[in-house]
Amino acid sequence: MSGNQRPGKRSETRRENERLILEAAEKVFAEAGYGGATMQLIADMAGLPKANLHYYFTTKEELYRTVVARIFEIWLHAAESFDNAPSPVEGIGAYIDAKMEISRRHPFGSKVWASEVMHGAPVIQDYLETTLRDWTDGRIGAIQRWIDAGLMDPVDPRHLLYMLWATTQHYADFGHQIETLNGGAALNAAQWAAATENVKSIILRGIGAADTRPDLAK
Amino acid sequence: MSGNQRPGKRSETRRENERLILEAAEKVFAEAGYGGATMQLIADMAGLPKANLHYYFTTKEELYRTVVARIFEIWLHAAESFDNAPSPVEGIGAYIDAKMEISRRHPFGSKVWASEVMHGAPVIQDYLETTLRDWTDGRIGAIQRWIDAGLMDPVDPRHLLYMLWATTQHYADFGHQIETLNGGAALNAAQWAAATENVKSIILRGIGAADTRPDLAK
DNA sequence: TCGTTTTCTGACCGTATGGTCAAGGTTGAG
DNA sequence: CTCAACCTTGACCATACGGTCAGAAAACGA
Repeated sequence: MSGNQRPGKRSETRRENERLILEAAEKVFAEAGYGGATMQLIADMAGLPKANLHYYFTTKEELYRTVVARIFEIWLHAAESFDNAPSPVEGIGAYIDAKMEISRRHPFGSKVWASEVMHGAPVIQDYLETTLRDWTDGRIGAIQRWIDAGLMDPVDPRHLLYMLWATTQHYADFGHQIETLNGGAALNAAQWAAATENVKSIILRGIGAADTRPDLAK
Repeated sequence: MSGNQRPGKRSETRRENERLILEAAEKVFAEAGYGGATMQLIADMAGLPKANLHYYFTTKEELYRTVVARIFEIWLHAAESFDNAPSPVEGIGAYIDAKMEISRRHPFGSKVWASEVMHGAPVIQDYLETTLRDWTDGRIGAIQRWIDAGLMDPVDPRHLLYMLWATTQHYADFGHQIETLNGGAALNAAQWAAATENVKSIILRGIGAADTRPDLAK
């Protein structure tokens, strides 16, 4: 893991600085929006001079595009949970688990994505029309096959997907509201688990894929 | 309804201009975010000179606060659907209907609200901590009573509320994404009805409040 | 008609922002 | 050691933004 073929300080520095900048940028874009974010704010949060940001990312828009692209990668990766699942309980259940985990661990990224879409997707419109549409069509096919096999009720697969996105991403995008209603404290591990179970339970039962009634184990 | 005590051109003009400005502001704030919105943009969209905006609303922030407050009013009004319902099917069903209708008719307002919350609710934090918290606690009590009466499964009322908000508001906040996946066209009346029925069907069945399986009537 | 209040608006101002640049520092291969 | 490639950064610039203001215009009550 160490020693041989040492990374070289050059590329090492570059990697590290890009990481610092992207991390800071994700947070600032999420909290202030694209228009409200300033390069100075991102620079301060990254602990670098503003001019240094422009060395690694020529323009604010390029930095933003990079941030959004990274999020989309994580998104797509989680989608794999859906594949090769024999039944909706496993496939959709795993997908909900994965997306809730993302909402918990990448709340800033989720907000940046939401903001981007809400503002008409000026930067990622092509992603929506190609990658996302293809992915969606594929999953719709999978769900339809489950329906045809009698493994779940005949719901509209497309709207089911929207519901999965909405319910899971809500915990990131509206995290502040949830936190406020939780007495000002962020959800703890147990509360996250309860939220996940709740989403899974209601949706899986709602589509007729699970007969288990929620038990009262608290 | 007409004639007597005529409005007077003064106050009439004021009302009309405030309406124009607030309408334009809601749209611009929704599409560009608070930071990305400019008074000039709002002025152009309202068809008024920029200086005129500052005559009716002293600062950008005051204009923004007014926009957000109006949205919150609509929100609370819809909440009345919840009250005086004898069962979850009627109460929650009506609430979903009302919130879907709001998503359809006030997509900009919904986006402004989402944006505001995502950015940490700098302007409406007090609303969250007072009005919204009280309202939420009240509804949680109502749901708990339904559970105790055996009218639905023992799900966590709080997370059920989050799910209702998430699923319904998703159709406004992520409307652009949905539109793109719909082949670039906005949902038509039938599609909105289908979406609403889908949300109601899955959630009501998911909480054990309805036994009706979705029929195949298309 | 006159005087007062309200509405309108072009021109203007200070500031903050995204972006540039030139000069200097650091690294590492030959 | 040398030199080229890479990295760092304070100072600077043009622009765009929120907000101001003085004075014109319109709307009223008497």
